[in-house]
Amino acid sequence: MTHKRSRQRELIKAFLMTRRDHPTADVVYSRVRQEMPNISLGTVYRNLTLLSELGEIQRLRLGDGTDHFDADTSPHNHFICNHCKAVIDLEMESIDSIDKVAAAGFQGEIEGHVTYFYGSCPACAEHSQIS
Amino acid sequence: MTHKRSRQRELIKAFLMTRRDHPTADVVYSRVRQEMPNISLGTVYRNLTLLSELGEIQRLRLGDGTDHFDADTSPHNHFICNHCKAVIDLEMESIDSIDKVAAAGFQGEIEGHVTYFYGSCPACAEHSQIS
DNA sequence: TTCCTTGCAAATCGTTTGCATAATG
DNA sequence: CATTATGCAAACGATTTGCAAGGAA
Repeated sequence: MTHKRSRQRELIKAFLMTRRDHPTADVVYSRVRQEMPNISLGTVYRNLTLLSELGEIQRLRLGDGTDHFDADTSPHNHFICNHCKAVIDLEMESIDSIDKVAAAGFQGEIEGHVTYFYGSCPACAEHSQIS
Repeated sequence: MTHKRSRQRELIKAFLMTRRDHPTADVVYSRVRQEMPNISLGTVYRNLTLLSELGEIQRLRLGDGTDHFDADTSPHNHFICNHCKAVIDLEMESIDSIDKVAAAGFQGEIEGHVTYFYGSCPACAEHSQIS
């Protein structure tokens, strides 16, 4: 389980840390490729998987078919725009208490939850204004 | 967008209504195939997609790589066992109020959310007892 | 007859993996 | 030197789709 550093892994993480929009592996690939043209998609996937296993980044399975990655590993919730599909960080009060609500009357053990909010992002909500 | 009835679609929905365990397309396929050996996987997928678009069934994207289907379209939450991967319906109080929590301070519009709870199901929790 | 639906197979898409080579400690 | 990481391409699993033939209205 020991690992050696590699320039590609460092580039991938560095790039991810500059982004707030939770890019997909493909986006990471095409961008990192600008600095290192020979990097392969497989390497990008391997490192994204490794980094998320190490807890250095977060893998988001939004259910839209492609995984998204987030270098912000602090606990926070996400919002997905129904129109433009943008993934946005939400700054909100903790809702971890829903675990207790779920646990009430349940025979097993609730250890956690995953929640995604949907709707119109600021930009798309603005455009659909009929004011 | 008008549609005609078909024996295969009816079989698929009927089967789904007998299940509480949120089967995958593959499970639906192998089971329905017992009654109609010539049915194809493509037809199963087409109908599952159509039925969920019509709102007659629910498609669950649990993020485990395969979609699950649920004939129970009433609002309810799901639990996924970290050990045996079973998908279980939760009977719990509504947590829809988390939408308001998310909306506070958010410039866009929150229209809804999707939540999945994780942990140990009753059976797996039992087995790991060290009592 | 019209046109929706099927079965079949090929095609997609995102992601993973085997292998020989290159880079790291 | 012992190993881990890489590039490349092939392999994968789930789902979709094109097409000619079958079935419902």
